[in-house]
Amino acid sequence: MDVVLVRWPEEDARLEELRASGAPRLLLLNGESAPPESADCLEDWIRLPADDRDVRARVASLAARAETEQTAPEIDGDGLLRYRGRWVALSPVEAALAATLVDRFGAVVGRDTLARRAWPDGSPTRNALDVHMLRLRRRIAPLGVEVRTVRSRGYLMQTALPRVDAQ
Amino acid sequence: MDVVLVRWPEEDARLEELRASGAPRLLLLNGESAPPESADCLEDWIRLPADDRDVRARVASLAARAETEQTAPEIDGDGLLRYRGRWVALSPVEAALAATLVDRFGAVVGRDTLARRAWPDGSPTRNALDVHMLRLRRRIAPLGVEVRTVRSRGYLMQTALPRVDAQ
DNA sequence: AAACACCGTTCACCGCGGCGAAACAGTCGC
DNA sequence: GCGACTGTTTCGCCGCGGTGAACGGTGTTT
Repeated sequence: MDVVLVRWPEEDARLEELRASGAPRLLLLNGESAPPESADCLEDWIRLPADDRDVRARVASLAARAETEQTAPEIDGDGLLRYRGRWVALSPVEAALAATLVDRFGAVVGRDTLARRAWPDGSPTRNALDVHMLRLRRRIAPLGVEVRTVRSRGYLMQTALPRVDAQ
Repeated sequence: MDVVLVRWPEEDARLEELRASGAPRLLLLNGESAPPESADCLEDWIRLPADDRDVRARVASLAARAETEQTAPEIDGDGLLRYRGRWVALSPVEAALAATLVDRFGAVVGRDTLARRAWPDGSPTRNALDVHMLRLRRRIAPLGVEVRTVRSRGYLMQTALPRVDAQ
């Protein structure tokens, strides 16, 4: 993922968005501004004027951290979905669905595949899958993970990104 | 945890030790040295000469990160649960339960496991565990440690964090 | 264009069971 | 005897899984 450069404190509003979306970001401090306080590993800052090498080094470091942290979520054996140091507990059915989606993180998984994994002995109603998807979506939203629908194809799990139109 | 200041590249050997031990560290770059490459969230660097505020800001940030790291509490032979310099006394049953949870800090421990450890000769009522959990929770809360329930799976001990889900 | 079938979202509801919490009682140690 | 520790009962909330239904968007058929 690309590292975003933010002038600070000028672009404070933009910084808030970036923090919320979890994008790695480098703050370019203007003049005498006090450095920001943040324990977020995906945020760094440097005071201008700065050596170009130093900026590149910090960008590279942030990118490397983002690389290791922004991979797929994990489901442990106890039905916990973990992502970026946080977790939520999933119910058994939700865990089965989430596990299937995590296995193919970023790719579409068909409804039949999901249904077979969640209900090996035949699924209940057609609607059951939808309802459980709804519940799963709501549960994992706070982690910054989302499930998108691909009409007539299935569902796809990805990291929640700021809305992009034309999808 | 204290942040260690390291002159770099002079104290290279010392840096290796610190990296291995996982201590948070701030590298003080001398003159024209190239910045080090590291994706470690507990390592940062600053080029000298630097503003004192900037050094303090980076130290504070590293300390905050180290603080948020999930370090397990310890339980000594006398039933004292120690965490970040503070402690509370636990009753024998609570100590047994806490020890089990501390062993697998951050992971789910099943009710049966807990019960076997607390009552090797067969547990009393099913409910006894719940009650002791309740008491344990209240006792360790002041330390910033919490026990979360994972429904139908067990309990999980972790550092008290801002809640992320709504169970 | 209107009618239609299909697909997906969301809500309300039910039965079940796990768990929380208070209140009470028995036991032990100082 | 007092307080801490432990165990039991009881009550009730709420999470979970499943179902039906209302609603809306989309593509197809007539």
